Amino acid sequence: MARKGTGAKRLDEPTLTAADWAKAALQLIAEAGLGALTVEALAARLGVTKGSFYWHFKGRSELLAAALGRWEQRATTEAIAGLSAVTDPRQRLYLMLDATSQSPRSRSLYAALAEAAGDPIVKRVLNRVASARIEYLEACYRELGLAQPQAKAKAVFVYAAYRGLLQVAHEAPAVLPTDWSSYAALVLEALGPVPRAKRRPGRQR
Amino acid sequence: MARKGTGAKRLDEPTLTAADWAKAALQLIAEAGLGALTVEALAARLGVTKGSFYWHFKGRSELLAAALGRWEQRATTEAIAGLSAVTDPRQRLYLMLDATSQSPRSRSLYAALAEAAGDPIVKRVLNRVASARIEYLEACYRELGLAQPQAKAKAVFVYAAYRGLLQVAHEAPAVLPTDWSSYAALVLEALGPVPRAKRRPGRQR
DNA sequence: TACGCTCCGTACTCTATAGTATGGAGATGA
DNA sequence: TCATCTCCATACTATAGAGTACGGAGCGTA
Repeated sequence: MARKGTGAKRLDEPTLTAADWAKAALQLIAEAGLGALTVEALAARLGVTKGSFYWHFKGRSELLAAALGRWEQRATTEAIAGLSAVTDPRQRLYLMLDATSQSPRSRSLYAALAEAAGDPIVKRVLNRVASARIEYLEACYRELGLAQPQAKAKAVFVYAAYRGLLQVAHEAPAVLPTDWSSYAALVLEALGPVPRAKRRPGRQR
Repeated sequence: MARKGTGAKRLDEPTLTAADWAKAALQLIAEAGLGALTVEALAARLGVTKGSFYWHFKGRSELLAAALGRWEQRATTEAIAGLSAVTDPRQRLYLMLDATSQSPRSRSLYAALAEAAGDPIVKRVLNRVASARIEYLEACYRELGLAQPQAKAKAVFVYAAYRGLLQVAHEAPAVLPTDWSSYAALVLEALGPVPRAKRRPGRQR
């Protein structure tokens, strides 16, 4: 209730933008799930009312599309760019798995969106994100000399293992507290870029 | 609209039971997701009205709990019993992964429930199911001589890979049509019960 | 045949939420 | 100063869905 009292407008905070609503929407989804994304709840969180919302957006769908557009950017382009700085594919994989281990105290956005995969808007975004990530993994394996079918199969496997761990951590965290380092070692051994033989000894970073 | 016309009762169909409602609920969830499980929709599907529902159940939550209880039975006890008939762990793993490949034309119940993991009732059931399955896998690996930490880590890995593939098949089926047999071979090689050395040559069924 | 029990239809209430209509306060430029 | 634009509050409507109240039709039983 920041500026509820029909007065004192623009004295404490600047006026909101559509981007502000989209950011807040992502935050709300991550914390409480897509089901909690209601116009009034979001407005209350921003200290305004619905009247503001419907000035910036035509409806809830438009807000969701805008918010997911922001997330998609972060989840694909930027994430892949960040990973590309790491040259060793093993190191990249370890980073992906490690990102899973440190469970964010607030529920992760990915998990929240996976729950809402029934929503057509969400489904399209998830499809694009998964495709981009798998294609990136496939390209990494091909760079290391694997043939196309093996590279693709391995990319799918890696992503499925990553995705599944994320899912298990979300829907049954109680079964996870195993020895994490030994788990990571196991995954690396199974999914390392070169399964057997001719691993170049040098340049292993 | 079987018996809508205020008459002709019990001429075409017997009266409904709570089990009938639970079965129909699972079917509806599998087809359209938990969000589609509304009392009126379910009643319409059974050819009756809400009046019938609230005679059998105190509310929607009670129905959901009953339906999930049925599913949990099928998903753990019966499924594990069916798998225990197969002696070779490799064969068992292949069966699990194969079950993923044949995508049911209708959306799978597991996928539908995973979407609704935010629901507290659903969450408890999913947790128990995942725990039971992972513990079963762990026991299998231990029977094959793996030590406890390795067996547990491998069990989690197997289940995560299985679960992730199921999830990817659901949220991004477009990226999957890779060579399935080579994929299965890759998974078996990575997750086979005995990674290196001393694999007993005989009794491989 | 009359009574009661089981199962269900009809018709309500209540709440949550999306969306609309309208005006008003502050800022801005002429 | 005044007109206008931007951003938002207030107050509505509309709809979906959960849950309730009550009656009624069949079926059994005495």
